[in-house]
Amino acid sequence: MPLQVHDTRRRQKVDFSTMEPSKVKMYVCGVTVYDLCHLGHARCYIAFDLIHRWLEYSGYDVLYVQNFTDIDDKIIARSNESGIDWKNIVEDNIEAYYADMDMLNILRADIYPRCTEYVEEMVAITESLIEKGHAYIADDGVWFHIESAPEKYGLLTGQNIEAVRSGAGGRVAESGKRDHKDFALWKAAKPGEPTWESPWGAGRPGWHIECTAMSMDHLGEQFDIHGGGQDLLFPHHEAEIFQGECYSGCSPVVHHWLHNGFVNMDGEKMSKSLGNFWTIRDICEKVDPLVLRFALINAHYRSPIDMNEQLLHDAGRNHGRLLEVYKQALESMTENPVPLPQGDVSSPIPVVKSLGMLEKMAQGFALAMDDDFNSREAVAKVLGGIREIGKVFNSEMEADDMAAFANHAVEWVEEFAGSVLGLLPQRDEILSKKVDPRREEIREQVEELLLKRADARASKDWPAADSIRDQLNELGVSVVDTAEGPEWHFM
RNA sequence: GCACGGAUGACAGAGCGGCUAUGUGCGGGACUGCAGAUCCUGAUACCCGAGUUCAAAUCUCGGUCCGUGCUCCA
Repeated sequence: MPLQVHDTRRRQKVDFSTMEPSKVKMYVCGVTVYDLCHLGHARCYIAFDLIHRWLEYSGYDVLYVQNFTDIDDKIIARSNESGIDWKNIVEDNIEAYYADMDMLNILRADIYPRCTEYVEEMVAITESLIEKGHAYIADDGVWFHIESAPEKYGLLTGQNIEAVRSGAGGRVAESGKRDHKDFALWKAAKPGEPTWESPWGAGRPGWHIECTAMSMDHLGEQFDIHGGGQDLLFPHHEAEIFQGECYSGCSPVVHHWLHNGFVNMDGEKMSKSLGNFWTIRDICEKVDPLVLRFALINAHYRSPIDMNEQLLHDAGRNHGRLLEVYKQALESMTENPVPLPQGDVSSPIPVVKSLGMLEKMAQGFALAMDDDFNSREAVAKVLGGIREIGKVFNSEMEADDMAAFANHAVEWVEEFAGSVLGLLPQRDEILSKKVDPRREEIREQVEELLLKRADARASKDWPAADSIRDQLNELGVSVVDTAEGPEWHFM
């Protein structure tokens, strides 16, 4: 089964093909660096990280370009409000961006172009568009003229130009554009703004031309994947189609348009005015970043996702179970594993059956990911595999076989949950159970209480045992009795 | 108004012509002094109407309801 992806332009799943065999050229619209990243950004870049990882896993050599928009109205506004130089705002937020993405275990793109470094290219494209009659010069800049290529209108959103045309009248506000549908390629300088030189005087580029210039510079006039959030469909990506196709003469410039869905909060659209606006940092103070990642890939990338307590709770549990089994496997590994039998789901021997189940889950995982990156289904397969592995660990087995199985389990988990889904921390992080200073602080006290509780339990003095547990709870510690004795951790 | 996408069990959310999705929650059982964790196991479903088919949650047509976009936004 070949990889299928949903192409927004064709509005259906299509067989994925690349221009060059086994090479993928992918561009994803990056952030405007005027502030910290929020949950919506996390979702978008995790979605494309997963796509990136799966393509690499499938044997493609991926050239991944993701830009920074480092000049625009909001950055200028932020600078004016705060008195901080816009360049500092940009640098700070780019640094924060990398930190946040690293925290979420998002692999780096190959190139992070910043649009201010491509002004020359943007000017060249704009000049060419003017020559070709697709753009015109006005007092306040250069505008792309939509009516010069009406057949390209609504290619992504399906909006009909006739309808817009009829209702449009002559409303063009106080700008130099001839038609309200036209969009800016170049904005003439306004007082107090950073500017660049151009044949049309000082000014700065329009938003849409940036992505066209940067994607073409790095990926050529045609490339395989262009991604971004669904909110970029209109007008940004449609503008890119106008610019790119009219400039290059290629149609399509982008072979596959991929768009991720929104993040809602408790059923409502996330927005600053509703006060339900979360930055990645806010939420990672409450939950482990990998749990957030789990929650966000536990939905198909095109579906809207509703962020709420239960989603995070579910994610936390499942992620915890994954790590627990992974840890158990790591601890049981051996240097010299004995050979394991061939897996077979119909075998009556548990370990043989489980090995077969793992193979089956792996196949299901691949099918799911090949089906337009269905990470939800893929996660279900990983959880299924985890359950099989857990079963084997709980069964009676020869020590050698168990150790060899553990090696196999580690490999399986690292392959799917680790390298593809990006849900695992480093091995040593799991094994060395990071020494928590808080834990060390109260360790003696807790252990003393646990000893007392053990005595109470031995003499079946349940009220005393429970009152000690209450005391521990007051310290913020919860106790769980296991086969190996009581364990404690912070609540 | 125009455009796009949805409606699946208590909840979240896959499947998209025949085969247990999955997870949380809930019921029963094992293990536990209790609780928790873990394991086994059970119940509950495909918006409405018509059609196509041996067979439809899955395809077609018609309804109803919901979300999103048409202004900066991942």
